[in-house]
Amino acid sequence: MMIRAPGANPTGRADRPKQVYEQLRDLIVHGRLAPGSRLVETDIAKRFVVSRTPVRGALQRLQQEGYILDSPSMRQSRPTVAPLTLEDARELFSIVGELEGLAGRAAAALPQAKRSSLAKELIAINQDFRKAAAVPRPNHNRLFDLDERFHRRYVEVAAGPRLLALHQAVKPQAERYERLYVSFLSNEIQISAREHEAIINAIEVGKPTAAHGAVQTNWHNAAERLGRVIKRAGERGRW
Amino acid sequence: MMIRAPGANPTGRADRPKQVYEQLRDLIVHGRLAPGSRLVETDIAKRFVVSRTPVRGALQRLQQEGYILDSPSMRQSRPTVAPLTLEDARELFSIVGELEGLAGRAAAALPQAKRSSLAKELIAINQDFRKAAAVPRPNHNRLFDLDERFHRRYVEVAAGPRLLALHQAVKPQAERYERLYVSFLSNEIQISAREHEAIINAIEVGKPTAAHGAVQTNWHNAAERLGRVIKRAGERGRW
DNA sequence: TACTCCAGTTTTGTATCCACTTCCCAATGC
DNA sequence: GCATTGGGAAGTGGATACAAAACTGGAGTA
Repeated sequence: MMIRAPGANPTGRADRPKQVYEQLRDLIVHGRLAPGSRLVETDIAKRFVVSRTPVRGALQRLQQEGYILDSPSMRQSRPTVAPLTLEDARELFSIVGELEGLAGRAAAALPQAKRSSLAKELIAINQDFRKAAAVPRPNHNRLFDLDERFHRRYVEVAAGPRLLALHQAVKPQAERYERLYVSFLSNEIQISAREHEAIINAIEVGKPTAAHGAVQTNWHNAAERLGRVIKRAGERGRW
Repeated sequence: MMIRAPGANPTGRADRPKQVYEQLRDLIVHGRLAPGSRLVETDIAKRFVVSRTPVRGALQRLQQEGYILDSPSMRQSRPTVAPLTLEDARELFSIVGELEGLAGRAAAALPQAKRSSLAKELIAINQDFRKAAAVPRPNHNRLFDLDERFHRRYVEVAAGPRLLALHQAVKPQAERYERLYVSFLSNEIQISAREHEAIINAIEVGKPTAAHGAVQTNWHNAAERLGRVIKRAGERGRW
């Protein structure tokens, strides 16, 4: 009897919209697709060697998540890469702070055993984070990655399916700003690490409200710090 | 000079995916498409007299927003209408509470003039709400509509584009539960109206934190009240 | 010179076709 | 009698063909 793996497509022909989506998203996040760029279905299709059908799906998703937008002014209703502005960053960070705050609150309301194992994990990540920031020329990718892992961890553990999905859709958009941020502010990372400790502590001792507040504070301050960078560097369409 | 309305399509040939999306969403929200129902592209296409292409777009959007989900056991990956559960309601309400809380906070941070005109509007809506609930056999649709308008108003005024978009995507899902709720709990509407007053007051006097808290309280309590209804009525796949 | 109008080209939106997967059911063999 | 398997049916995902709309540039005119 021949077994045809039921749903497991090792890498063969997984759903292409998702692949296109992920690659486009990475291009946007890493700035290789500059803000304001127009996205043309046929070009993308050619580039990824697929037809327009899966591209359309990917674009729709990107648009719904806010990476691209149908230009606001009356003219040119073609999809363009969303711009990077201070105002947008503020709003985005406050939303992420609120969503993760919700997860932080839930994490602090978990049974004691789970809380303490989670806290242990978070401490380990945060220490790596601290160490990575302490070396002479910090690796920005690594710093970003550790910060991201820190936040993701407690969300994964504590959030329900809806919050998780929302977080996964919204949070990566902050990456566009965070990458900018981390490359300019690696000296302020220590402050961020201290804020992380406040989060860990609130979770560990089981204070939901404090955890919520600590998460929000972290994101609020991040927005402030980022604001200084943007002011200094100017809001640029491309970097 | 002849002006050819640039993007404004009065009603002519609006995008069909959106129409299909809205109609399907209404069917789901009003329970005419029972939770668990399988949605078949070809059937829908026939029903709305369009081809499968726009239907596909609509389904994709519905799935992304959480109205439908791919059935878990690698069946034919056919999308089904999301079920209604108490746990889901709790999570959903807490998310909406958090998002609207953010908007409430922003509303309370507006300049005084805007705050007071907003407060005036909200008071008017809330009084209609109260009155509509006070009559012998309240009109459920009207009650729902007024509550919805109340919340939407301060979000529209105070939220930025991102928060607004998120709210519009998430909030309507609560409608599935709220319609159930309002038809069973019209006698508790007065309590809800009082909670609304706390929100209005916090916005009027400009206390962002209090506004945030008042909004969250309203949603938290709504989830509690809804929980009692569901417990009493049983979690039903269809109603 | 600036503005309008028009035609060509680009790009999106819709319909249809094809391939592949999954599902259901019935016939068959143990 | 029951499990297995094979074949058709149903359905989705991808590609392509076609139509409609929008942007482009340029030519003509006030």
